[in-house]
Amino acid sequence: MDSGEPSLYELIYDMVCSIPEGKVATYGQIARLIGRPRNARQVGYALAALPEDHEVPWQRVVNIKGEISPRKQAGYDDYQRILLEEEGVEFNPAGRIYLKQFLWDV
DNA sequence: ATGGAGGCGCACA
DNA sequence: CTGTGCGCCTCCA
Repeated sequence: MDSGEPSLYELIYDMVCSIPEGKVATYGQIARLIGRPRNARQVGYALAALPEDHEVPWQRVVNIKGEISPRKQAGYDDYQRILLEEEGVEFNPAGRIYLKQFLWDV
């Protein structure tokens, strides 16, 4: 416990892993849940730094508008959408999720 | 220790 | 609803 403080990344990864299937969460929400409401940016940064062997459902993390953040690596953004659809998350014709219905209710 | 950068959020118009 | 500008904070070199 006090022998070592887990970095925000550790908290973020752990929190994202807690997102139930078929639900999505926003960066700000994750940041708030870990006690850092001002660190929404770090959440995105942490996900961007995710290793290849991660077990974090980063695909369930979207911005406050319910849209998938445009990543530098084209193709993954589309992959993210597919994963969510596989879980039962529905998308709007504009490519946005119905947060009101699929937002992780904590 | 300092500087730069980042998959954001919010207020305004 | 959308776009723009600014700020919060941490991490890496």
